[in-house]
Order: sequence, then structure tokens, then C-alpha cells
Amino acid sequence: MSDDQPTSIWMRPERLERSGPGRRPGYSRDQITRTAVQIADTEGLEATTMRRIACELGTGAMSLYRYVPKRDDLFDLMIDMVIREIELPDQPSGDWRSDLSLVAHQARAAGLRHPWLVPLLSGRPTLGPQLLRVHEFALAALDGFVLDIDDMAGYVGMLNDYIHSAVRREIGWQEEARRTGLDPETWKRDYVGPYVRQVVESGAYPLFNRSILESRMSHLSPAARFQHGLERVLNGIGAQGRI
Amino acid sequence: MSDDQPTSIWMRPERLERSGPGRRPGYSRDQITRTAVQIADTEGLEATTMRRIACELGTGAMSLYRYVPKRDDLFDLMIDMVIREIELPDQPSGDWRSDLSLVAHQARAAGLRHPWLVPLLSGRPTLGPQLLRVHEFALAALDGFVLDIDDMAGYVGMLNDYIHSAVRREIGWQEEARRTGLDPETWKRDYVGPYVRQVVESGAYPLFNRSILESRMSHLSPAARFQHGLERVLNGIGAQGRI
DNA sequence: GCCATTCAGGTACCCTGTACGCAAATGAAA
DNA sequence: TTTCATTTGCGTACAGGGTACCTGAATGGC
Repeated sequence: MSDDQPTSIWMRPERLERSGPGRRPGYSRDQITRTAVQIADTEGLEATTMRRIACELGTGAMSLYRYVPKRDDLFDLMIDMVIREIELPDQPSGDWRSDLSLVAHQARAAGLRHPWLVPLLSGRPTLGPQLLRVHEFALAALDGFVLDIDDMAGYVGMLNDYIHSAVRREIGWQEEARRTGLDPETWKRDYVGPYVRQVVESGAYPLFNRSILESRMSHLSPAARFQHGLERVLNGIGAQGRI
Repeated sequence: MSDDQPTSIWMRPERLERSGPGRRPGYSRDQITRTAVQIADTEGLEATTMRRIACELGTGAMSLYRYVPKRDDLFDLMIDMVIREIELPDQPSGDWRSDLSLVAHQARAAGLRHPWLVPLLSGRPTLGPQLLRVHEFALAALDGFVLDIDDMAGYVGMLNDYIHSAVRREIGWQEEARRTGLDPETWKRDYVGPYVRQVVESGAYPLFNRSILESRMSHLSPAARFQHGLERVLNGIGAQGRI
């Protein structure tokens, strides 16, 4: 019996409540995933190696492969685990605008708590149960207001795109700073600062310059900026269609 | 003299037209980048290793480090090189809608020609000269129609987000299929197919089901789908603001 | 008690990026 | 022409990575 069929992790559930012969498992998929999330939160995704996770659990690297087929599958499990943190009511309220706002703010919070989430999520086409739950809620928020299912999916996609790129912008600098080992302030000044200054001073890109120099947005708090952009997206949804 | 100052690749130009003593360089940053792009196009980004590139050039891996400080910097150079393929007039036409459409279609074409581009681009906050050029053109397309610079940047960001996620959706399946070594059709049927079917048959996500089963969009060609979504974004820009 | 089954964990292989060092090449100076 | 500082080419080596495979221990059914 070939057990290494190449199929999604969601089709290969951990076999539980087995009562046949054999040694009892000492760990669990959930426990391994939780440990991986913890390491990724504190030390970054690139520190989340099989050896590191196993070491944290006090075991050997190869033991993990009894629970997870591949490392990439573990990433899918990690994504699913933290998306579980997005708290949504069972049914949308009927006010699509506040429902989608709730999704956006919850998703942003999760993305900021786990800086590896969005980069990982937008890099792989995963479809775990928790992502399906959030997706379904967002679709349901528009149900009744937007009639065409393709439009609904399109709007939810737009919202999703905004959340991802906004969170990435918020995280981007600090993450890159952590990767290069500098603190954010030093990184901003010594690493990218000189280049941006050179570009600005060259005067070759006047509108880019204005977006840097005259921006009022950039003086707002990150949360206020997010809200601002979110409203732009929601206005875009509300303005067209038959809402 | 410490030459390993941690600064952006764009601040560390290849020193050319040197006429001092020392051996003449046998390669060039441009040549190395071109080779890397070629490998990434045909074999994927994960095959684009320093050793592989050097082998293609008929040299040793360490020789490359005379031209490129780090591997990540080479990625930045690769991004810049293929974004150069995006052909735009010197000045926008005055019709912001067709100008932004041009940017979108050109960017999509580049993304499809180089399937590694978008995943790489949305994973790192890079700001090469070519990206600045395209960004400036998109801003200029809205100049005069949108007065507030923050709004201009916001709209351009929305467009950018759409292009990225649309291209990623187009590429996603075939890329993941290539990564797992299956052809796209097999992958769709054997890898993700069973899971989606299970989800659909469970009936747990009725609107997700509708978006799969009743979608008219999914029967369109990829190009037509892209156009459809693009118009949604442009409508969003046009509907609000004072255009 | 026997035995098929299952897990823990070590070893090993091949791959990666890249720090380091030395030999060869080169143009300027002596 | 000889010398020499300088720069490149490239082999070696190291610290890590994912994971295939194997051995020994544990476990429940017969």
C-alpha cells in the first residue's frame, strides 16, 4: 500500500482514535503545528525548520514526519491554525459594510500578530477549512446585496487583495529589518534611506516625490491608514453594483 | 575599508570603466542576471541557485560573488530586468482609463512570461529603477484627474494589488503543479480536485459552492477574465473621486 | 508468549548560501 | 623590464537545510 500519494494535506487527516496494535503516538499534528507557530512568531519563518521544531519538542527531526508528510504541508497547517483566530459571528449582520469591515480588521490583527502569515498565504494557493470559513462569511455578507455570484467573488477578492497588501506594507519594513538583523529605525535610515533620498534628489520621478514628500497619509497611525484604504475599497464596492 | 556595508543593491552599482591595475572582469552583473532569469523561466525559481547559474556560465559558484553581494540582491536585479520589458510611452495619453489598462496588460504579460516574478515581487519591498518608472507612469496617468496625491497613490496601489493577485491566480495552479512535478491537468484532478469535490459535496459552504458551480467567469478565457476584473477596478477608481 | 504493527529517533545523503584563501592576471610605477 | 599593489577566478570548507532509510522499542490482538 503506497501511502505517499501526492494529495492535499486536508485529504490526509491525522488518524486518531485508532485502537489497533502498535506504539501510541507521543505527539500530535496540532502540538507540532502550535510549536511551529510559536517559533515563527518569535524568530521568524526562516527559523522554523524541522530540526528547530523537533528540538523544541525534545525529539528528533525525523519524528515529525510521522505526523506531517512534508514541510510545506506544515505551513498549510500553520496558516489554518492562526486563521482560526479570526472571530466572526455565525451569520452576517445584514449590514455588509460593517461585516466586511469586521473581516478586514480581524484579518489585519491576525496578520500583525503573525508577521509570517500574509507572506506565506499570498505565496501558496491553499484552501484550508478556516480560510473557507472566512471566505464564506465574506461572501455571505454580500449575499442579497450583490446578485451575481461572480461579482460577489470579485468584490471579496478585491477586499482580500487590499488586506494582504496593506498588512504586507505594515509588516514589510520591520520584517526586512529583522531579516537583515538591523532594528527598524536603523534599517530605514541606513539601508533604504540613502537610496530613496538619492531618488528623490535626482528629481527623475516628480510624482513619486510628491507621494513621499506631500503625503498626509504617511503621518497617520498605521491603524488610521488601514481604515482609510479600507474605506476606499468599500466605497469602490458600494459605488457600483446595485447596492 | 569595510566593503560589506549593508545597503541596497541600487546604491552599489557595478564599477565599470575602471582603468586601474588588476585582472579584467570576465563576466558582468547583467550577464549573470540574464542567465538567472533564463533558468528561472525554464526551471523555476527554486532551481535558480548560485551553483546552477555559475555552472551555466561555465564557472564556479563563488565567482558570482564578485558581481553580486548576496543572492537576494540578484533577485532584485532579476525583477528589475524583466520589468524593463514593460513598454510604456514617455507620457500618458490623457485618457487615464486606457493608460492604466495599458500598464495592467503589460504587467500581466510580463508576469505570465516569468511566472516567478509576481511571487517574488510581492514578497519583498523592492524599489528598482524600472519599478519606479512604471509606478511613475501610473501616477502620471491619474495626474490632473485625481487631485490628492494620497488618493493617486491609493488608486495605483489598488490597481497594483489587482494585477498581482490576478496574475497569481492565473499562475498559481500551473506553478504549484510544476513544483509537485505533475502536469497541470493531473494536478487539478488528483491533487486539489478531490478536496474541492469533498468540500462542495459536504455542502458546508453554500456560497463557495455557488462561486464554483454557477460561475460564468470561470468559463471565460484567462485574458477575458483578467479584463473583466480590471474593469471592476477601473470602475471603482472612476466611480468615486472627482473624475 | 508470540507477532504484526506502529512510533521514536539516529544516521546519512545531497543540497544550499557563502566565508576564506590562494593563484593568476593586469596596469602602473620604478 | 622588473616590481608590485590590486583585482579577478575559483577551489575548499563550513554550517545549515529537507528528508529517505533503518533499527529498536513499545503496544494490542491472537
